[in-house]
Amino acid sequence: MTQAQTIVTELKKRGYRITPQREMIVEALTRSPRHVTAEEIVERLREHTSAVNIATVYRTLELLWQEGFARKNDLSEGKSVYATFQHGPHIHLVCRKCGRVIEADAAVLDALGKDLLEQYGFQPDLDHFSIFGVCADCLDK
Amino acid sequence: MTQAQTIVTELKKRGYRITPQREMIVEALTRSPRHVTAEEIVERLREHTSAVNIATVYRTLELLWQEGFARKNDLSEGKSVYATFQHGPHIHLVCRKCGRVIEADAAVLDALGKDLLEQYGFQPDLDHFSIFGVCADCLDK
DNA sequence: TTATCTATTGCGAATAGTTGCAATAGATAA
DNA sequence: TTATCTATTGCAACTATTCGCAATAGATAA
Ligand SMILES: [Mn+2]
Ligand SMILES: [Mn+2]
Ligand SMILES: [Zn+2]
Ligand SMILES: [Zn+2]
Repeated sequence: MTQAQTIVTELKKRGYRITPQREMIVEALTRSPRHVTAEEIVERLREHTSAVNIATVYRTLELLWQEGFARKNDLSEGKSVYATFQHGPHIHLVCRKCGRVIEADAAVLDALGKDLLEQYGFQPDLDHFSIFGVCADCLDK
Repeated sequence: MTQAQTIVTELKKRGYRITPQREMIVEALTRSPRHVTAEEIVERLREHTSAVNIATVYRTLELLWQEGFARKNDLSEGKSVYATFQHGPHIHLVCRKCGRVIEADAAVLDALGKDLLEQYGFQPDLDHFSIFGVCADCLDK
């Protein structure tokens, strides 16, 4: 069973309806090794199938995010990027001075994840995380 | 010297021009103990002075953020919120299921800050941070 | 003071993302 | 199969945020 099928099956189990639109969006998202924007998903679907409305794409991505099947990240590029689990885990260090994005090991967040769960009962999404700050180059100036 | 004056003076030192708009926006932001949206800043300025264009407010908030004088946060409320240092430090745990926002001690991030600096030379902005995940109540269900 | 240079502003248009609503179509049970 | 219920979709309108550009006005040096 592909990852897309796994997600779709689980969505149905949770009471959501399975529509061709949702199947296509999940398929496009899981197929992508990189982050994609909502607009990129629409473009990819247009290549092979009938178009899906951008509002539906946003709603589906939001659903996948809420249900824990997609990650949503702000990389300071003007639009949000989405990915599933075949991408990562890792974190993105985003420089607020120069915009550079450094990919870092998600292991630096292991202790934090444990602390938040123990102290606040909160289970954070840390396997594809963005942290803003200032990069080494910009610190030198 | 008020916090607003300190920020404005430092901006000038860094080569930025001091305009009445910037002074008013910094003033409004530092006066607010809570987070504010760009729209709220415009409203406050309208009460007492001549209006400042919303685009200028966004540009100034972006500048303050880039220069390290303001924090910008996504609390999943549909718009970004901004604050200066008189607010915090603390972090916000945002539940992606119910939207609840839990305020937590920023000390849980101390080790992370040190790690990122040592391992990547990256200085993260951690004193007013948002982390998405699932809250204790929603985990129970 | 005045002239010069150019960063900043306001405005309107553009882009990103959300929402209300009527039409459509999954899911379920008869 | 068919009928029923209502979740989901497409569309258009709307909100949030960004951007190009011409006009304005800080800063600096004469
Ligand atoms: Mn990534
Ligand atoms: Mn706060
Ligand atoms: Zn940088
Ligand atoms: Zn919750």
